[in-house]
Amino acid sequence: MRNKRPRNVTIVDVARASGVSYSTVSRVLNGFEFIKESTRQRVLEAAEKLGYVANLQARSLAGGRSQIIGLLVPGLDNGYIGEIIRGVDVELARANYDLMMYTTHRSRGKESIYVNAIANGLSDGLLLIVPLVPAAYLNALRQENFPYVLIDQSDAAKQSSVVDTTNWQGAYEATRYLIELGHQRIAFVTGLMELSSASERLEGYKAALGDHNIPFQDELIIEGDYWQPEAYKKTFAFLEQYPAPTAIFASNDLSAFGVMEAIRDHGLRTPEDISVIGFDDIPQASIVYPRLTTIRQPLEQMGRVAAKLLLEQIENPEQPARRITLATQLVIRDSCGPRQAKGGQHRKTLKKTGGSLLRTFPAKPE
Amino acid sequence: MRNKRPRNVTIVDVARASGVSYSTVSRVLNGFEFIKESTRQRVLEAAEKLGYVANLQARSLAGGRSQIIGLLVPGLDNGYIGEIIRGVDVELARANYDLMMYTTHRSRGKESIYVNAIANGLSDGLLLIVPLVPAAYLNALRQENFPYVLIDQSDAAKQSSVVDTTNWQGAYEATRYLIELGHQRIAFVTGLMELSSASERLEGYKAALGDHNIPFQDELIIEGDYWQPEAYKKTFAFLEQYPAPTAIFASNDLSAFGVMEAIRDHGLRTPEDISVIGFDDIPQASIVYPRLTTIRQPLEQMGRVAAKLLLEQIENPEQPARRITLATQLVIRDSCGPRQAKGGQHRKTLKKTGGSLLRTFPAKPE
DNA sequence: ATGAAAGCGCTAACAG
DNA sequence: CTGTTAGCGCTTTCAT
Repeated sequence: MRNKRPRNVTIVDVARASGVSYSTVSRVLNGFEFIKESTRQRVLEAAEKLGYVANLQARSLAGGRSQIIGLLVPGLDNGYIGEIIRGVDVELARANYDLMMYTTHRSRGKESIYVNAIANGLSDGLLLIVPLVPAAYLNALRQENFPYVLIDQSDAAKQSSVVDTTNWQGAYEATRYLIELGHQRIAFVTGLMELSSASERLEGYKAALGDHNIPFQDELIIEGDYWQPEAYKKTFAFLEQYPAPTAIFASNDLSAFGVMEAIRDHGLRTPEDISVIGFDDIPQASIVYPRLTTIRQPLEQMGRVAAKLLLEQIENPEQPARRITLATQLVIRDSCGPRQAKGGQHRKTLKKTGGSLLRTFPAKPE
Repeated sequence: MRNKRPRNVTIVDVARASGVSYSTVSRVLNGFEFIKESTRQRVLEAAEKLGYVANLQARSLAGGRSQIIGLLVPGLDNGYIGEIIRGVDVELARANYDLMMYTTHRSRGKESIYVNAIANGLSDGLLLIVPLVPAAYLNALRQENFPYVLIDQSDAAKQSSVVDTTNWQGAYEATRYLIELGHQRIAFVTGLMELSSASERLEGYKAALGDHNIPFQDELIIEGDYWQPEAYKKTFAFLEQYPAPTAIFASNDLSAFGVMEAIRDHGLRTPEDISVIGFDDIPQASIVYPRLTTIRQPLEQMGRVAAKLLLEQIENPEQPARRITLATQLVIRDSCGPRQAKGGQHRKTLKKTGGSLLRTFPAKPE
């Protein structure tokens, strides 16, 4: 077996080298209070000299912490998760935690999930990014009182710690922005409607229309799934069938790309003929041409906040579930223009981090 | 401590339930040969009924496998790593391995790396994606005879298993493609020159020029680092200073985006004024406008192959290091045109998976 | 074919 | 303050 590799230096070696019992070493290493300063020094030195590294498995087996956080993600292929993970990573690194990644699309069934995470007890806590069917295992997690945080997806039972963003308000703002540019016929590409973010965004869109006395039209709702190909297909079909809208609000940036593609393939231009606005502000949003005007979610920050929240929860298991909602903001780039634009006169790109309009808007009704 | 959570069902419970000793259970669970079929069944049933799940830490502590692969990545923010990881993930899932991710940019020093991975013995093997300074720890890994595979970065000592692509040939092909379109003055944006891929691509470019009797000009070499901002900055400066080339070959797609941006900000057009070709074919390449013509690296496949290779190595530690080089291919989209194009008449987009030209080219000199 | 027993490296009472 | 002693759950000899 692989264990035949040269024996690593253990707590026992350190104990021997520093002339104390190995439980003392353990105490020192764990920052126990009542240790004579001199022994502490001796132990620390020995550990350093021997190049001692804790064996996490043993530690965790023995009831300590594994210093590992499990991260459940659907996949890495949407430019969105990646940003969140960056934030998670930053915060975890700071607290000296490592990351165990579980991708969901491979799931051998709902069990596998909490089984992996809890049953084998490897991780001290779990971060769930956009879980599709959390209900299946949330109960299990809660029963075990296992620390976890949901990112960008709310728990119907409202009993989980959640980090999300102002989806409703963001969508409201996006829609209002388009309206203020003079648009009236504004199509809306939905996200995957099973996700809470998708319905919240749809509601925000509807609310903004309503507040500006624009009747909601069902025909203007294009059913997407948060992925580019679907948005492309559906939008293309839409443009064949109905008179073109002057603006399209896509529920996320990926969909917005699909929309722009469909517009282009229809011989139309963005933003001259049809304005397009997205949601998320993934890195690609400022790469595409024209640069995408969108509602920014502070992805990296979401990751950081979620990680911090989880760490707190691990530290203090009694702490009640919290929900932290971060603000979105409108980032104006080049993909939207006034309704009757004669071309080319759309707004100037704003600096990535600066280009936000912060305005008031009605509170989301509960 | 968190250990106070309800005791999980262990091998002992299963033993009790099936009326055998727990070492027998262990044997059954590990697919040991000499077990009476009837007991095997009994054990399996009991395990199933009780919902037994192996505790990986204990198993691994006791000398077994942890079923965890460590993945060392620089970060997730380039659209490139993500694709590779997808491939890794697929293969690992198949073999029932989990993924432990270490991001390098946070590195607390070179030690931390192999320390994390080996010293604490959590993982059964290590996948290193584009490590920047592998020399620092490769020795340690080799000495421990610890299974690892390098992805997209070669080992100067040539003693590691590595999975990479035909960088030289890819660059050669890209350059030749531009030459065949009539370009003569072709600028080249380098990658981060510490990486083997970067120098291989530069060499490929030079070779193609040479073979077509185009003198190599130092002034046409723009020093990049594989990142968009740098490419933008340097290209912009280049365009200020020198007469514009008719084509630019960027060492990776991200840089190509920067190049296109610089071209645009100079009031020029791609591909009408300047053709641009990239390398990698990251997902964004087909999203940008104009769609980027590029050399595709089979990223996902690289991940899969690397994972498989690693698994083999874990299975059979004696197996010598192998190097697997996957083929790149030219993917023609819209960012390149003939030299004197009068605009608009660039080539048609090819389907993503179909648009490749497979042609012969001289073998890379050793 | 299967049981008994010795750890793997560490934490956490329990005694001094 | 520090040493002693149980385990944590599992793999692996060594017997039988």
